[in-house]
Amino acid sequence: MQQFNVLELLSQDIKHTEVEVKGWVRTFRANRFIALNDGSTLKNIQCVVDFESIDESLLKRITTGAAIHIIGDLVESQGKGQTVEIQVKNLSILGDSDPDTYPIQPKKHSFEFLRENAHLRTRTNTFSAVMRLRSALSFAIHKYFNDNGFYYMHAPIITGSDAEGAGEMFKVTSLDIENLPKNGGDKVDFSKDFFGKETNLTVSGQLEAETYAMSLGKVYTFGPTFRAENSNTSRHLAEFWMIEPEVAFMDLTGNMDLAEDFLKYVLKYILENNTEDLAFLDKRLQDEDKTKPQAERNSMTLIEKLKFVTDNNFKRVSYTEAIDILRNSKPNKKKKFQYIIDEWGADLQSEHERFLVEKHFKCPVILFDYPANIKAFYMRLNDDGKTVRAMDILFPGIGEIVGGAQREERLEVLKEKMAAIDIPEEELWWYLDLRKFGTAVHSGFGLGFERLVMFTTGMSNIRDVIPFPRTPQNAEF
RNA sequence: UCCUCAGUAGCUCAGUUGGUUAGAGCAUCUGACUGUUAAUCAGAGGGUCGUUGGUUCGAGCCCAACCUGAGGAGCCA
Repeated sequence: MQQFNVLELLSQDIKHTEVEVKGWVRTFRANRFIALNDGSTLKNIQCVVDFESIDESLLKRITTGAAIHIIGDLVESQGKGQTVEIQVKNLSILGDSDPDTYPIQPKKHSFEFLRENAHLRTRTNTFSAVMRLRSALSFAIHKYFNDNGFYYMHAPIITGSDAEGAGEMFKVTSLDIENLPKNGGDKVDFSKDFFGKETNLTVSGQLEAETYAMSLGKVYTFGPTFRAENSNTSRHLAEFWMIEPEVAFMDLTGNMDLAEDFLKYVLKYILENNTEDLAFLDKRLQDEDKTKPQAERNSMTLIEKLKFVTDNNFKRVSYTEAIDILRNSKPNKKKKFQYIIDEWGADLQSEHERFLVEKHFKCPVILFDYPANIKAFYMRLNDDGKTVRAMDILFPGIGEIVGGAQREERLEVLKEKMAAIDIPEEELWWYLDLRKFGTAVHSGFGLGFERLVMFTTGMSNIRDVIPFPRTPQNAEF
């Protein structure tokens, strides 16, 4: 007798043999049919018990959520819903689940409710499918970079610089916050702190990744990042995972090529390798669509949307061209936009990105060559002196999924830009060293992993694609 | 942080212009049935209507503040 997981039981030709399986009860129907799931696949295996020969007290313990151990014969099913099933010969309860208090019922729950039960929500079809896809996406990302000669670099989580310029940071300290050492006046004396200086959780591994690109050539980071912004939206988290490739001797065009090739690869990987979970989420989304008014429904199914990205070239448009398109657009002329575009230099709002992606081009869009003053200090200044070699990739439904740039490799220009926004050179001495010793054109981008998971799974709230979401006022679990 | 909407049974929701004892489905429990597919049938239990205060003869419903959640905006990935 051999122990199998559900995936193996359903996919291998092992009929008429005695098998052993362990899992959790999803439903128990008619005192006879157990739908057993062990997470190996979306599907359940049906286990048929002969209730007349089983002790009634044991039968009562077969409840939704209970962990059980089954020994029986794998046979062809007499019913219609499945091809094989297990005729149970021996059943034991490994862990009871009190039906009175177990929150997950065999019915539709709201995502809000399941979020409050995040430790149990992966026992539902939707969340198990989402999290298996998240795992597969993560693997595909490593595979892509590995296959293409990139080295995986672990950027530090605790950072000593507060000049990464990507938003509010979480402070890291081992000081007694009830009794902070003071530096003469009211200022905290961080020289007494663990690191002897002020430290924070990283908001980006990019600057560190650049140092590795300038020695190992092609590198990427894939790790957690932290932003203490008080953002309350369905697209932001305080703790999220970011992928940041950084490549020496690559310009902005190469950067766009890389990002596009990369995105197409990982989506293709999921389309080819995760058909079952994807088909389930596709159907879930279609069912949800049916409950919505016609105007709010998706024009494409989830799978169609993914294929559309893998099969079409992203539209590449300069910021200047985009402004022209927006200025002459209907919603701009009819003053339907909340923010009217009238001159070059304006920052694009969500509504403008949405218009370009969803209405005008109807495909993923790469915007590049942004005005220097609305982008970060480290981006390569163009010869026109007013734009930088930055690029954002915009996806339908979720907006900005990638933000990247060719980095400013000229020491003097970089120093000037840092001075202009009051970043002291001492703060980033090591970053400036890269420009002193063997500087070269290099580029990279950042991709929010959860936004990619959202796009791939069709989930509309970012809190539902990460195991335990951290958002303002919420760090349960 | 700002704007909008919501909070009624374990879950998902209904609750009329303010009116007497707040309902349904699912879940749970009891019983029946037994090749079911979120099984079916009969019955039962289950509520401080988010919190506090106010208006009123009377508030689930009206008003105020606060709490929580969602959607949108800003910030961004």
